[in-house]
Amino acid sequence: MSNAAAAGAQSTVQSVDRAITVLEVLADAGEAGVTDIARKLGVHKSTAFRLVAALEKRGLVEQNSERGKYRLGMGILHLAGATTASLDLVQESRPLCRALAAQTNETVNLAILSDGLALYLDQVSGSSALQSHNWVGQRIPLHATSNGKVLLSGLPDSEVARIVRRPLRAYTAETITAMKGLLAVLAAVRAEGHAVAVDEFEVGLTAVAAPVRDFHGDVIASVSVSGPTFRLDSDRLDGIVDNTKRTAASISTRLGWRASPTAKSW
Amino acid sequence: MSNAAAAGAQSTVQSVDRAITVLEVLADAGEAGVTDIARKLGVHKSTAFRLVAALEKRGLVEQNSERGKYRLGMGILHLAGATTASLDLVQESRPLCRALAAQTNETVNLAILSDGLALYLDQVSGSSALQSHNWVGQRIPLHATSNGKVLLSGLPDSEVARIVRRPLRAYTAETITAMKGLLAVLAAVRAEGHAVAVDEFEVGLTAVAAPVRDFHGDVIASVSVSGPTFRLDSDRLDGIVDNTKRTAASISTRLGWRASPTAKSW
DNA sequence: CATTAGCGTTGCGACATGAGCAACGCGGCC
DNA sequence: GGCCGCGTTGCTCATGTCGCAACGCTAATG
Repeated sequence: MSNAAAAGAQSTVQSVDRAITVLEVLADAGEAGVTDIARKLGVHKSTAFRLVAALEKRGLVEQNSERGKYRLGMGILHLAGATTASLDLVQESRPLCRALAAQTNETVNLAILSDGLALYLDQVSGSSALQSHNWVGQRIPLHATSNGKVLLSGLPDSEVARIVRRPLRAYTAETITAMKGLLAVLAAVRAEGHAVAVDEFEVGLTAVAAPVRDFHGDVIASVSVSGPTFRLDSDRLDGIVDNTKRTAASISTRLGWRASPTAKSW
Repeated sequence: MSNAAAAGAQSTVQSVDRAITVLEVLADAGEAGVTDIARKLGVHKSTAFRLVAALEKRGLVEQNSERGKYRLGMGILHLAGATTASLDLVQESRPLCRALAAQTNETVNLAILSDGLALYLDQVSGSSALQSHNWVGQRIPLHATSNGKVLLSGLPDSEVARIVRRPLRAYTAETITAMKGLLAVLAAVRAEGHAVAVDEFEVGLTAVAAPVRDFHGDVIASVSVSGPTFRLDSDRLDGIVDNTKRTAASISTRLGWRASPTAKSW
């Protein structure tokens, strides 16, 4: 039929494929009605409804009121928790991140590169233990964050130019918006072994990040410490940079970097 | 068959339902092979394979090696990011807090930990005319309030000792001022699942609080019911404790917390 | 070193299953 | 009141999906 929407690959199980599309539509739109979803899927209203109903029954989507729009549900969070729990990276780094958070009293994040954005995998809060917002699962731009710059620093310039989403949006007056400037900063990050972002993504937010490397030496993740700019003044910053770099190096070691390649293989 | 009440069991898209089961199996086991999954689903090996393949194509599951076991993938985290963006703590808890306020006719507060203090995020007043002042945005000590004790109960003792602001100031004659005593009370809070504070912060003010947990099971917030001590006598207190715990559990569920497998008492 | 056993993977035919249609109840909006 | 759009639900047909059996492969076993 008109299944040519996703040109190329043939779907293995049509219903499942469509159901996943429903989830992605909801992730993108925040919330949507059955009719909207059906339109975006290119299927009949009732088909979309049954898909949504199946997802809702298992808690992957929820509807706002008795008869209302749908949105992603808590079941997704169950799965997300299990996902990070099964990732070696998160498991190995968590105790070290916790220690870093305790030492600095600030929030520690672990991020990886994903589809031209930084994806936060884990977060440990500092003394202000429970932040109002949890970034895990969130994806943020690469050019405006310390984590993003570290992740980019592991790639050659040509690759950087390829994957960074353009134009480089200015989130604040401090945001780097020129590709040339970004590449210059990345060179510095490679040389220094860490990145800093002050008020670049959000005014009043400062972050420091350092690279996590796998046994090949490739940058696979980034560890950051972030907090209010007024609290991370230049006096503290040096110490935090050192701490962050040390933590990132320790995680890298755990992952087999510059160590015995005995990594727990499958 | 036309009965809508019992229709919950049916009206599902079989493939989607099975695919979700696959995800849950993987969430539970961490990783599993096609044969394992097929056994747990009670379907044929090839069926399980196709479901997994469909999920893999969209990034919801990944396989370890070229020919190996499967695990949950990064796609789940993308979805989770969108979920948390639309799942705001205050917004999710508000209707439940309102219901709690209506049932108890007392003031309901929602608080989180912030820099060694309890920060009030939301407040719903009971219908009682005697409205205490608005606490939203206020930050109050952890050791002298029911909310504070609940928030602390989610942390290990070492962490508690680290973040609580000392000395433990005595606001009233009932205030806990010894760290040892505080830790003992927190142990009780963890066991009971709720905290009570009578005249500890202010003479004549009684409050009951219960923990709100995220999908990891971590305590991220606290819900409290508070009012004049004379109105919250021991007769009413038990019922209010139950109500508060129930509300906190409901909010937790909305945030993706899976209720403990042990049977509930009520 | 040959053999076995178990894994993930694939072509195929039969049939259960999910798609589309049309109609219903309901709410908001001319 | 009448209209339009929403989410929801029987019904029927053919379509997409399942179970079977067989394959290539790896790794333990004799």
